[in-house]
Amino acid sequence: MEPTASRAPEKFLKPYDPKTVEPAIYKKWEESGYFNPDVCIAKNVTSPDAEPFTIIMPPPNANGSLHAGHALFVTLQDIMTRYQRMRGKKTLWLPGADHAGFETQSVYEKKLEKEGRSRFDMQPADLYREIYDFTMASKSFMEGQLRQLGASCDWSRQMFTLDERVVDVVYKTFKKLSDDGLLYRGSRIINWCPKHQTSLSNLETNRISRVDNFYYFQYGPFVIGTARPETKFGDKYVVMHPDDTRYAQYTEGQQIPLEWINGPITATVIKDEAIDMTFGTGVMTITPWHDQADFDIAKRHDLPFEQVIDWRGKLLPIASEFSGMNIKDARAKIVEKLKEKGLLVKVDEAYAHEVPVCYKCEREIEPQVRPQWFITMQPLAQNATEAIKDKRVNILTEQHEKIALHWLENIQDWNISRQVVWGIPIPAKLCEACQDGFVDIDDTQHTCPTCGGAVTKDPDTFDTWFSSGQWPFATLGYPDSTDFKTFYPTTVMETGADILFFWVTRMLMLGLYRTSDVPFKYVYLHGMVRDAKGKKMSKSKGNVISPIDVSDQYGTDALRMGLTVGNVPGADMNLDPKKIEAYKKFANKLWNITRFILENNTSTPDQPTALPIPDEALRHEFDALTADVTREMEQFHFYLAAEKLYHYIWDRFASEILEESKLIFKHDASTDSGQATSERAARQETLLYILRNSLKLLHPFMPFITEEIWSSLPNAGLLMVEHWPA
RNA sequence: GCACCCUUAGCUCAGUUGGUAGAGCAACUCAUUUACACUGAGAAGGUCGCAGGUUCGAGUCCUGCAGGGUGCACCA
Repeated sequence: MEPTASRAPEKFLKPYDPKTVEPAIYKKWEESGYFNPDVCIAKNVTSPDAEPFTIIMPPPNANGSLHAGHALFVTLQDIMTRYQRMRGKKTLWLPGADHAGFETQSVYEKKLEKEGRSRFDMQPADLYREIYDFTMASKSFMEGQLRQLGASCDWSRQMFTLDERVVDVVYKTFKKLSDDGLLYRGSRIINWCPKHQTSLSNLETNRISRVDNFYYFQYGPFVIGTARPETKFGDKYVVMHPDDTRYAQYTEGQQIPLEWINGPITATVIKDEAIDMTFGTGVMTITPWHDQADFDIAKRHDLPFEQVIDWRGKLLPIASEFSGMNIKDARAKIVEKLKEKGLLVKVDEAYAHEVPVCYKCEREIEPQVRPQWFITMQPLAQNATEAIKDKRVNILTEQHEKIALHWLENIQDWNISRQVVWGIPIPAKLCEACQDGFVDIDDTQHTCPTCGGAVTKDPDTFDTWFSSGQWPFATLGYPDSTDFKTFYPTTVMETGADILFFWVTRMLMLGLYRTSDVPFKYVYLHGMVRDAKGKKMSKSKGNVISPIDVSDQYGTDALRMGLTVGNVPGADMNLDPKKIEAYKKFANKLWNITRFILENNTSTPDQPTALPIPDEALRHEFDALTADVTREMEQFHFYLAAEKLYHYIWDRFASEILEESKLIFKHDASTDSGQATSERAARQETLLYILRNSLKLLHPFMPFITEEIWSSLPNAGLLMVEHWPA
């Protein structure tokens, strides 16, 4: 027997090359059908009465390519899916794609801008068609990228947020909310983006700090302060705190004639406790159409409303000579006029405050009053709060549980209508005479039930999160399908901590509302993927790391390990290409471990009587590792499980056990004693035992190389459906 | 203003219910036809933000403070 005679396949003589291996492996998996739990049952891989394990994939926005955050969720969810499948659970990972309403329309509008076009010059139907084609192309492109990242999701069950099944569920939820008195159409202050020409939810606005002028004007006997003189044309009510002794002489309802921007007016005194006596002069005039606080005061005192600024951010005829001017240009001119009239008292030039901006274009939000659909959230939020407190839903990161509860306790009504074409149309009719609307999901009502007048179809679409919020039960075919009965409530919701409010809490609320059950039992939130130095990735900074490029360069397995090890749930992580490179080396290490073991696997066909003596100590040590790794997996500590495997395989298995084994294999067969031969055979068995089981434990993390090595060992079948060592 | 998180080796971060601090990367010194240079060996590096408290014992629990970050909501 020649100890150096290689029994390792030719491929092991070269370094591991992920680029040629990975696509072929994915094809094998996909063709096997094992991503589908029904196939696993049919092929006897999973028992028909096995416990289900379900993850609904957060559907990526079908408007671009995958970013590092996508790679992270694919990695984490695929780790769980592959682990549970190997544990014998009836495992479903349901993929999807999101039309992502306003998000996608914004992306497309930018594209139009580059081409010198504008959506406002287009027929809505044409715009819809173009965005539809764009989205479908992006969608299929992204599906290819998800495959490259190794996602073992069941493509046969893939859903799109505009699929009929989803829209049907969304419409019924809308109807039910209406029937239950939780939906109303209200004229309230909304966040209006003058660029995008749509309302936005509070979550879709950001605040930026700014320093502006703060003006003090003489308003009859009062001095009022404002940062927005351009809104002041229609102000006829002057408000102060009822307890403010400085203004005790003025009484509620008192009429005061005074000179204002465009001539004499009569102001009315209002007393309201919302006034902060310490701010400015303690007196303000109100502009109910363009300010939430003013709106609330006006509602309390039943005061009239008047629009001053139009939907494009230009002044209306109420501004007389300033009419038609952009508010930004008008401000200085208005101040100038007030100054000429001797009404400007002083200017504070260092007024630091925060202004709300559109989270997409950063343009200043113009509060406007516009009739919109709102959901009364308190009752829904209360049920969600109880589910969290009762641990029917386990938010695995304690800090996010606190944040979620805090948000739910302070919830505000949700504006779910958007003035964008790209979305699910709101199934409602509007009556011009009544200035109201009503729900009509079957499109059967053609006159107003209140006044009998003519009605038109509501031109608005739903906030994309209203439909996304119903994703877990809508995708599973609520209420009657077998899938819904089998896989709902889902097991884990794994998604980004940044969409805790946008999505997770809303899924919880709407899931409880529609199905009377939680949509998921565990919530695993990951943080943001930052660059190597911890900076947020952005195109303008040029520090964006494309997971697809990283996968091309180092292999998907290395990328996945780099995204897993050291990534604590809920915390942001830094993605350093050097770290990925380290795991590429690890993949090669594993490759060479295999080569060594196969080269020395010349196990004694000429001595059939020599029984292998298992190396009990090594096996026990490995079994202890298995138990440890399994425990970490059960606790969602993937970062520890992966790290422990890495260290065992490199520092213990390769550096010590394999090195020590060289002494055993060195014996020349011609002079071997029987004992040496059986010792060698025993060691060979042990090494194979450790290798095979290491591959199993490592498979969820590094699925490609483990499957590839597995195929070179004397095994039948695919590693992805082997049983997890227990 | 309300809430949440963080502060541990040069850098990035782990550290499960309290039991005398760990990893990766970087840097340093060696080794060189080895399963693998996508390698190996070795050494170095920390009063765990500060101050109290609980405890036989605190990186870990409690209180306060300082610094950094995040979210939410107002401000005429």
